[in-house]
Amino acid sequence: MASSPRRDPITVTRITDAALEVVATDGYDALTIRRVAAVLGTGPSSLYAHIVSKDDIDDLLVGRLSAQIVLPEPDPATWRGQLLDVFTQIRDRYLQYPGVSRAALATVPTNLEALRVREGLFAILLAGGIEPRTAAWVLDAMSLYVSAYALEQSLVQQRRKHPDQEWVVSRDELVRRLTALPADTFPQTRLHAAELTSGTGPDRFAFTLALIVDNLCPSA
Amino acid sequence: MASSPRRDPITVTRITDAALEVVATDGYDALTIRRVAAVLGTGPSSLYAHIVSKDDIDDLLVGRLSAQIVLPEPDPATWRGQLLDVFTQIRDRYLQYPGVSRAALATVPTNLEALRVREGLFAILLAGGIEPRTAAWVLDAMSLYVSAYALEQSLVQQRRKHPDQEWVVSRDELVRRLTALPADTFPQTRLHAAELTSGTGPDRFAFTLALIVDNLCPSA
DNA sequence: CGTGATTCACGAACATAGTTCTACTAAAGG
DNA sequence: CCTTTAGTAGAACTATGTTCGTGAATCACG
Repeated sequence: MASSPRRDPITVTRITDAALEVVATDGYDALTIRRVAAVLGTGPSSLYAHIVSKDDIDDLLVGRLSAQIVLPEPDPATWRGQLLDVFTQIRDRYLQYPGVSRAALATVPTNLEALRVREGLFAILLAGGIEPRTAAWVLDAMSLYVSAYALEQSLVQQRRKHPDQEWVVSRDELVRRLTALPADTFPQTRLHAAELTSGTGPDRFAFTLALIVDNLCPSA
Repeated sequence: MASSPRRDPITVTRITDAALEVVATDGYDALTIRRVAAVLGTGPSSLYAHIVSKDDIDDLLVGRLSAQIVLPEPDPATWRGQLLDVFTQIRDRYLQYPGVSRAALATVPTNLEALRVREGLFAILLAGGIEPRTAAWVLDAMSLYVSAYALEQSLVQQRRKHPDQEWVVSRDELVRRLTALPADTFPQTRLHAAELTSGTGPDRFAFTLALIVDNLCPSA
């Protein structure tokens, strides 16, 4: 209400805040220029003095989220746990802002904050005695998986909110559908339908990351 | 089956053909209802007698691509190689149609052909002596990674075609940028810039899949 | 204190997207 | 031959990213 000269100047920070608010509330799909502008109480064209295109917002979101990640001091004794912890932080940020991992998948990590996280993860792997080239490749692989995982999870969550279809299938229903498949072409699926649908999201997340990390043996 | 009831009746098959043609030519981003309709020589509304929404096209694409995957007879002796081979097929299909892996990430695998591929992969893992629950989880993890990998690769390729930005950075340029980072906050990145940018796409792909597969030990 | 220049906000408008409405046309059925 | 029905297609509606032109508020400088 401060009827100051320039009431509330639009800044990149405020745009990022508004964008995050939109994503947190209605998901990444609802992130439109007009929506962000509406949160800021203005029109769509007002943003283009601060961003060059909508893709810039992706960078802003990735930067903001990356800035929230706390990196531990690399410890050769507990490096596997440290790795899992940081990636879990990233996952939780992604899940908190449904669909935002698409922004992470869409932009090259040119953002400084994103590079900071990468440096931190890289340092943990190196402290664990992993060879630099292996560490680099593993890093990309795990980052890719975490983004894809978060994306898939957010899509599942999104379907829960769209009750027009019966996509909100329970696990029992899913098992029933799998066992209803033709027996001649889907023998294993029918037989192990329970296992195929088992496990919660976090369970599978931890499982996969452990699967990768446990295969890394310090070569030093 | 009348030979020529209507001149060129629009069918789901023809829609799928046209959609694949568009994606192969100009990528998944260029896949619009109007574009597909134009390929079929008609207007956008004509498609809606055969599809309920644009999302249906995703299912059609995934189905068609899945149908092209050839599944081997599960062999307990070479199951790791078989697994790698099938996933390589999937990757190549994804890369052939840039960005189409987004369709795979966006839709629940309710498609029958996609389920066929899943059954085949699952059978390979079971033949390898992997426990059903582990096999199911690994399957999802690897599928997720392959989709994300293909998506990232297609985005990189896409940037090569947009020469308005200098995104077409060579590896040397990339190394130079990484070593230009502040030394105090990015010591490891600067030191191992070469390793961070090393490896071609296929190299990293094979590396990651091997990383996962090699950690699986038959428990039988 | 005044004045010019510059920055920046904002409404309107343009192009393109998915989707719907409605009229039309051509093949079946009696 | 007429009726019915299903598929086709053009126009239009809404929503999106983006651009243009206008006007106002701020700062530099006399």
